[in-house]
Amino acid sequence: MSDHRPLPLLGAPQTERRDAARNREALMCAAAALVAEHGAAAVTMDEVAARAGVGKGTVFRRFESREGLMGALLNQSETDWQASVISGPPPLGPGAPPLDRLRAFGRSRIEVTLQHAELIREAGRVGPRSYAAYSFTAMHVRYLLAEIGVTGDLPLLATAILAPLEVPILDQQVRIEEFPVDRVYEAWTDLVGRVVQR
Amino acid sequence: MSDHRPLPLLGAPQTERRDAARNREALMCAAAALVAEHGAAAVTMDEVAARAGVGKGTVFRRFESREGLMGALLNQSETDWQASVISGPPPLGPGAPPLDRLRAFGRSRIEVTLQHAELIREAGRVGPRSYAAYSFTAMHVRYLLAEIGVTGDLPLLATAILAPLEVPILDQQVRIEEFPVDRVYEAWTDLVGRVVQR
DNA sequence: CGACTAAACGGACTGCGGTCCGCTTTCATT
DNA sequence: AATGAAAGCGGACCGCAGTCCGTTTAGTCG
Repeated sequence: MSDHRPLPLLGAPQTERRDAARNREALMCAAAALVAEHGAAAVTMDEVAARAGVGKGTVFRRFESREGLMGALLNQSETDWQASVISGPPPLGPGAPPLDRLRAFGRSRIEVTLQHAELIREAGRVGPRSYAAYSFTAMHVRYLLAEIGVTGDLPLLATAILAPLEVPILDQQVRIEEFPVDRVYEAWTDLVGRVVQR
Repeated sequence: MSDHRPLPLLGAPQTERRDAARNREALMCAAAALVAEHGAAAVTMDEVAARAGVGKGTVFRRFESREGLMGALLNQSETDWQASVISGPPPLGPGAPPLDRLRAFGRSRIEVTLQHAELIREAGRVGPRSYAAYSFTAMHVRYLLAEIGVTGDLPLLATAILAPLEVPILDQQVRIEEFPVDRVYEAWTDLVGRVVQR
């Protein structure tokens, strides 16, 4: 009756077998290298598997899908960025007045999104990753709006402020219509100003 | 030296051969039926071809790609909608004050987007179709903002107002977070109010 | 009406994402 | 060190989007 499963302990990261960890590492490296060489869109799962020296099935067990793999790649930089928002130097990090932080957030987000645009597109709307990223930015903006003293439907207002920073829209404006990034940022700042009523 | 090409005449729709026209028709019907039956995501190009009684190559010659086919399907309803914006009854059509028209536009766009969400997603960012749709709405909103007397970077302001009406965002809010459509619409109206400073 | 050509056709073929299942490795236990 | 079983592995296999090219057909001109 009494089963002796190790009782996961929550802090211990779910003990991954040694070979599994090694392969995950190798796969991430191989994928990153291939993305750097040929662009994310041109990377195939077979290539990644071959380059990492593992079978194709292994890639899919580790990362679920092509989108999952791209998402994992993306997460590396995304996590760093989140850290600099949470605890980096102001005005992006804490310490500056909330409206300044919000402006810095927008600027930084535009740059980071454009820089990883291809990867983000390839990662698609893969469940957990994208949702985590979404909910982090949404929460942060909501918090800043509250700090500023904005009243109204904050969750939806935050979404409205974030929407023009999504890849398809930024791509359209910057890469297709060739608006300068500075102008896009100015316009976003203007939008924020109107929303917070200043 | 003098070649007697018929000089396309621009009004005559590029004379499509009779059989080609017949097949295009059959393919659109077949595709629409399959979408209605199994949902857009589940429709395969082979099925469409078989149902229309033509070869697969024909489907791709007519519609370029899967996304192109979905885009063509979408265009049918999109065109009707555009007509009702341009020349339908107020407040969506002309005749009402511009701010009322803008509000009606938002409401209508939310509904139409949610209704065709699957098709829109399947149609992806297929060049001409999506771009045409995008530029129609952008132009219309820009026009209404100007009528209202809004000052600022109108092209980008228009984009900012349209961004929260895109499928991924609406989907997230309505289908995942389960906000009622009315609340989403209220929040969008509030956003518009802040942008036009009222 | 017959001949000619450009357009259209169709289905075999390719490449990729994703699955499946029999075999191998790790590691806890004794 | 031996052993047992769960976790991991790999590559053959499948379905689908998209291409290619030899064959057929619509429309035109003498």
